[in-house]
Amino acid sequence: MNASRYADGYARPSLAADIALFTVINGELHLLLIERGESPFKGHWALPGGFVQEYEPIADCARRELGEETGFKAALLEQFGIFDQKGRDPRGWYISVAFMAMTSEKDATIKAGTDAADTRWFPVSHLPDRLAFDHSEIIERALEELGERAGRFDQAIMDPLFAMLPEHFTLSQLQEAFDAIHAGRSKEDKQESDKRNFRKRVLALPGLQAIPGATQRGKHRPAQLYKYNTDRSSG
Amino acid sequence: MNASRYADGYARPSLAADIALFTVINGELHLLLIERGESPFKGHWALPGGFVQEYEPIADCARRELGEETGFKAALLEQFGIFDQKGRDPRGWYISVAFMAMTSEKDATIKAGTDAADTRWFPVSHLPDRLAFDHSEIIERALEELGERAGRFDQAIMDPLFAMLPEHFTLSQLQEAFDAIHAGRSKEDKQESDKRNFRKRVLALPGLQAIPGATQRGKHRPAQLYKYNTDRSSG
DNA sequence: TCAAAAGTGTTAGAGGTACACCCATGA
DNA sequence: TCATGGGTGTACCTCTAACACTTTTGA
Repeated sequence: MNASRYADGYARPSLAADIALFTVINGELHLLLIERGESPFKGHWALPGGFVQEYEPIADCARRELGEETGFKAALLEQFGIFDQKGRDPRGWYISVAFMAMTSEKDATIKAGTDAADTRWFPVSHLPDRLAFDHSEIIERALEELGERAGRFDQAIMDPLFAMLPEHFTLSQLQEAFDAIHAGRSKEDKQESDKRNFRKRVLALPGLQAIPGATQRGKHRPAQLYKYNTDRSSG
Repeated sequence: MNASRYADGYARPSLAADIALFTVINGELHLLLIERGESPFKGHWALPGGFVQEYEPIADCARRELGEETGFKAALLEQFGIFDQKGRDPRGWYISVAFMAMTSEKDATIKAGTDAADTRWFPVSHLPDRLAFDHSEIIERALEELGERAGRFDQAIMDPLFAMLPEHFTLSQLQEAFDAIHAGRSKEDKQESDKRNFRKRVLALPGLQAIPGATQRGKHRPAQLYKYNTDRSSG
């Protein structure tokens, strides 16, 4: 199609970064999608993303596009695949490098970007039916990756996980967020992790500290509040 | 430089696949390099690789280029990184997707490709000083990846590892090959894995079978010969 | 007094790691 | 008989997973 061909005989693909941005809302894992305002796939939901600029490292591109299109800054940005199947984009030879990212709901000043008609968080258990391009496939891979990393308390997961919670939080809140990520499924059929084992593991993390005397009250026994120091050197 | 710019305002990078192809020779890990016959970096050693063709999946490109340039078919081909730092290629905006692969020495019908002046196996402990482009960096990453996968008996490592050995082999030969890969260092300072533990793990693999009555003699106690069935369904 | 969530230890099994001696052969 | 590599088993430690009851509060 409109791929370039040069004197040297080599064609060049269009190269984009697409980002699966996750957060936890009400104990359920959510994914950010934008509604495309332009062809192709106008009116379909798609992952945020965009084309790489000349000489721009692709990871920088992902971070930039995420900011431009949605206003979010990612607390984690990990490349997990290259999507290059022929026919994935009707415009021609378009290759996409996929990233996953997490953010805190409270940073959520969603803005409609230039080519987005709407931007919205979807629970991953109820994503729209028809997504643009091969984005269903990308999302599936992203969920696998996320669940796998969560299972091993990957640093790249834990940091943004803490960032998603209030500054002071209870261990139950932390576990709820973790379970949402780990299962990547609906609230209903998610498999809960063992409370005692979870606490054992998480309390062994450097940076997690109880706040003496601080508790959160409710119609039950008060819960100890904790905070997390991203700055590992202070631990 | 000569990157393309279109009516849509987006530039397109040149996209290549580079392959770090490994084998074990005399118990030492070797890497295949080609001497560049053309500018840039004429006369420097480089990883085999080449540009992706229109609509060609990048993994197919890697396999194709490896065959064209060196005559090898890879028994493993795993993508492990994208190299896109500005300035990595003096010709302009060139991005490279890096793969690692392993092959059996006995498939080694090295041929000089069109743009290669020479092709040669180098022990990874004695690579040439000045490599083309950012290939030193790519190789470093490839070695890390290789060692990590070997450490967990990754299927993608074990299959080609067996392919590198004669059809019938002793467990010592297998361990020697494994150690070479795992350490990725010179024969001298490599850390040997424990013989008994190695045998325990490796004998637990499906597909590895002792050949009754077959032994390899030498100036020592005869060694039991084994074979490996890649076809897992027969196990 | 009841409902709701907080908090708390122990045990069994699996897997990994460390470790040393005898065996069969050829020279 | 010696040098060479082949072959073998056990013990400890760590990590993981399974599992149930008491406590404190608000309604």
